Formats: sequence, C-alpha cells, structure tokens
Amino acid sequence: MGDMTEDGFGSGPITLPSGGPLYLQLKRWLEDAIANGGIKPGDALPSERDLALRVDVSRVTVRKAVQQLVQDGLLVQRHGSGTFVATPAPRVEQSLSQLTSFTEDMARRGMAVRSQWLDRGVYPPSPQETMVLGLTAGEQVSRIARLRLSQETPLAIERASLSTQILPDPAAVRDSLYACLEQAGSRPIRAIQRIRAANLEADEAALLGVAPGAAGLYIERVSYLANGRVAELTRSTYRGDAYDFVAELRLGDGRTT
Amino acid sequence: MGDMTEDGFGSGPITLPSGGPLYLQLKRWLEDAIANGGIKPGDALPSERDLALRVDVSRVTVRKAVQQLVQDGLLVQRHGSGTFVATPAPRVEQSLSQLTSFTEDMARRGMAVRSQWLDRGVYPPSPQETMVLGLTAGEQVSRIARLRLSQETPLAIERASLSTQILPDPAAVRDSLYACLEQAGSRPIRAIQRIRAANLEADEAALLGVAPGAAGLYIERVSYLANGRVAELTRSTYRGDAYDFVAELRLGDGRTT
DNA sequence: TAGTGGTCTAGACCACGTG
DNA sequence: ACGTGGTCTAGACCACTAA
Repeated sequence: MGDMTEDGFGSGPITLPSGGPLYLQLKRWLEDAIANGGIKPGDALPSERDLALRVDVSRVTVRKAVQQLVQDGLLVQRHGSGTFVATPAPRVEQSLSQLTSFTEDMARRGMAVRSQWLDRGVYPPSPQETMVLGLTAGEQVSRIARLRLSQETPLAIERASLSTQILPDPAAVRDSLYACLEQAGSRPIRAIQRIRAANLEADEAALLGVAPGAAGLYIERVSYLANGRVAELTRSTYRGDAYDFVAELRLGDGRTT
Repeated sequence: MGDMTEDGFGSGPITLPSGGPLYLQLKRWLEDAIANGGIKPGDALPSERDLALRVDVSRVTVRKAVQQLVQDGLLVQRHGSGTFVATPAPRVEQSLSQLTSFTEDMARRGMAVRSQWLDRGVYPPSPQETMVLGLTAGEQVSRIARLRLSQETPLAIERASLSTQILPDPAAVRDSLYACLEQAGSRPIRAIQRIRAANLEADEAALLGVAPGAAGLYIERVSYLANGRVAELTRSTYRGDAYDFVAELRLGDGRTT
C-alpha cells in the first residue's frame, strides 16, 4: 500500500489463476478486481495493448474479455480516450399496478428529471396506431418521443401516440403528458402494459448510453379513458440496469381488485 | 424454383450493398435474408469459412457478424455441426396482477409443460433467505429449483425457498408447488414481484438454450399467506424472447398522499 | 502528435459432432 | 476422417480524443 502510483493493477505482469479459455480467465480476473474494489468506478483500465502485454495474450483476446464486460455494463469504452469502470446507474423503482406519470412519479421522490425531445408532431398513422387507437380513415396521429433522464443519466425512451382528437397539438405538451391530458379532461384511468426483455439495438443503446446488446425492457402500454376509449399507445424502451418494476399479485380467479 | 440445391445463398460470391464496417454490412445482409424468408428457420448457413470466401472478408469478420445475430436470437450455433436460423420460441403471456401457478396456468391453456429438477433439498439458509422468510436462528430452509419447459423448449429457471415449517419436505412437491401448499392449507394469496432485465450469464443461458448475453428477465417474488406471514421467496430467470408479462394499471393516485 | 479504441486480415490449432 | 464452430496470434491501418 505504500505505492502512490498504484492503480489496482500494479505495473508488472499479471498472472491469471484459473483454467479454461484465456479471455474467460481475464474476464473473471477483471470482474474480481472490480468486485473487490481493486478498481473503482470511474477508474481507467490499462490500455488494451498494455493489458495484452502484461497478461501475455494477444490484443484480440483482451478485447473479447473487455467486450463482454462492457456489454454486461461493468465497463465503459470511450473511443480515443480509454476504458473505464462503469459508475452503476441508480436503480429506479416503478410500480406495475398504479398508473402514474413519469414526471409526477419522479417529482414525488424528489429526483431531478429532464426530458429531451426526440420527436413531436402530427403524422399519418401506422397500421398499428390506426388499429389500437381506433382511428377513422384519414385521421392523423399525434406523436411525442422523448428521452427520459434522471441526474443526467438516460433512463428510457418513450414514444407515445395519441389521436389528434385527444391531443390536437403535441407541441402543447411541456413536461408531463398526463398533466396536459388532465387539463383537457382526458386523463387515462386504466392501462394495459406488455413487458418483455430484449437486447438493445445500436441506435437505442446509443441514446441510453449503454453498449449495443445490453439488456433492455420493451414496454407497450395502451391506456384508457373513463369512457372506455383508448387514450394513448406508448412504446418505451428502458435500460435494464436502471429499472426495477414492482408488481403486486393477488390470488385471482375473479378479476380485478 | 427449378434448382433443388438452392439454399437461399446460391453458390456464387455475395456482394454487400451498404457502407460502414464490413461486419455490420454482413449482419444486415443476413438479417434481411432471414426477414425476407430467403433463409428459413431451421436452415443451415454456409460454414463460416464458406461465407468468408464468398463475401470476401476474413473469417473473424464473419464471426463478428454471426455472433451478434446469435446473441439477438436470430441464429443458433452448434459446435461441430453448423450455424442455423433459429426457430422463434412461441411467446407465452403471464399476468402480473393475478397470482397463478406456472403449472396450473399452462394447463389452463392446454400447453404441454414439463419441469426438470435442478435441486430439491433442505439447506442452511442464506442471509437473504433468513431475512426475507423471517427464519429464526438454526432454522433450515427448503429449496426447490427447476427448469420449466413447454413443448420441450426451456422457458425459465425457478428457484424457490421456503421455511421448513411451511414446506417440511421439498421432495413432496410433484408438479405444482402451489398445489402442494394448498393441500397443507398454506397457499399464498398475495405476492410482491420485482422485475428487471439483464444479460444472461453463461450457465443460465446454457440451461435456457440461448446465447450467453441474451436478454433475460430476473424476477424476485415474495409471497404471503392469509395470516400475513411470508410463504415463499422465489428468484426466477426467464427467457426474454419467450415471455410477455402483462400488467393492468389503475389510476392509483398516491399523488397528494 | 501521441495514444486510445475500432476494424480487419491470414493463418493456426483445438474440441466437437457426424458419417 | 472430415468438417464444423471455438480460441488465439501478430500485425496492420483507421478514427477519435486529448495535450
């Protein structure tokens, strides 16, 4: 411990203890170093070329180990800059039984929230939108798409579609869509959500600041007004490492409540 | 249709249209070929060495493209045998508001279900088990772990832990844990589930028959008896490509609360 | 300009499955 | 025995970032 230049790696050669493929040995070694606090979040790893020399493997093998840890979210690579231990995203909990607004929900927890508009406008509807929203021929659809951030950390991509009868002017939405709908007296009171996990595509991964192939949650939500009409179709992509969804189940043969 | 040897690839060289990195061009080319039905589920791809020759790239580049498609679940590789277009797993829907038993739930849909025991026994509890199940000092815990299959397709890994007071003999569980508990008059009536997405580790991926790194759902469930006592702690891993979870939300306004 | 990650190559050997 | 995917190498060039 007397060495101020210590970075968790020392400077000499690194010896891998275990058996099996080299890239898995190196991967385990790095995982351990991170878990044991030998390398801390934000710390830089030695360059790939350095590691290759010191572990005595080829750079390709180093990349294979690092690549998997990047995908698992333990490391972050920045082109031209270096490889760093990821700062774990704070987990956000969201209820799967109460219909809440992202904005209102986060405000309640006192979390700094920001949205970044990706799209906001009126378009001809897709077949899915026509069907789900129950649009009539020739009717247009209002779309708003935004990136949700908390503490400057991207959390989710939300793409909402509504009939122009319910939301005539998408540009009128400021922070909370639900607050906007409430003003118009058309806040949804019920919704059905469909949730699945999938590996994130490159474009969405980039927006969310994670590696392509990282696990994400795709959620499709259809919400209903008090009169039974469909209010909103929202398709969202959540970072898998940043969200916990919480649901309460009851012994149900009879439905609801 | 006049050529019986046609496999969707022809036999000549393959030219990639688009720009960008070669492995991404090849990946897109393969994705298109699968989407357009040029290659159908179950079909074999040319060997990596063949593809490399015909696309005129190195084998490493072919592997990089194929690897990503394997992780996305579009291709399956079998060591020593070949690379094949994946047969998409049938999606199973599961409710997130009704507390149902996997066995009973699937039976209701008339689906052939099988379980494969991974573990069944009485153990000293982990700290988490002690805390969540409310065990007293020295008390043991019953654990049952199984792989759930439908139509011989692995769907999920379930690891349940219960106090031995509630389930004294884990070996007594045959098909349905809940049916077994009901006989003892201790069927849970309520549960809290916590759901998150994560990339599957190698061991779990192997059990579920998907590629390491594929997206999966981790679900932690704590269920309660009518008297309020904790009945069960279950930690499960679901295939992301085989499950849709469905939840119904209501305007449960904790707003001013 | 120097150093980093990103892409790509040609060739080698091993481990596995099938005929 | 043969062909397949799985691992690994040494070296090259490009693209980006930072000093």
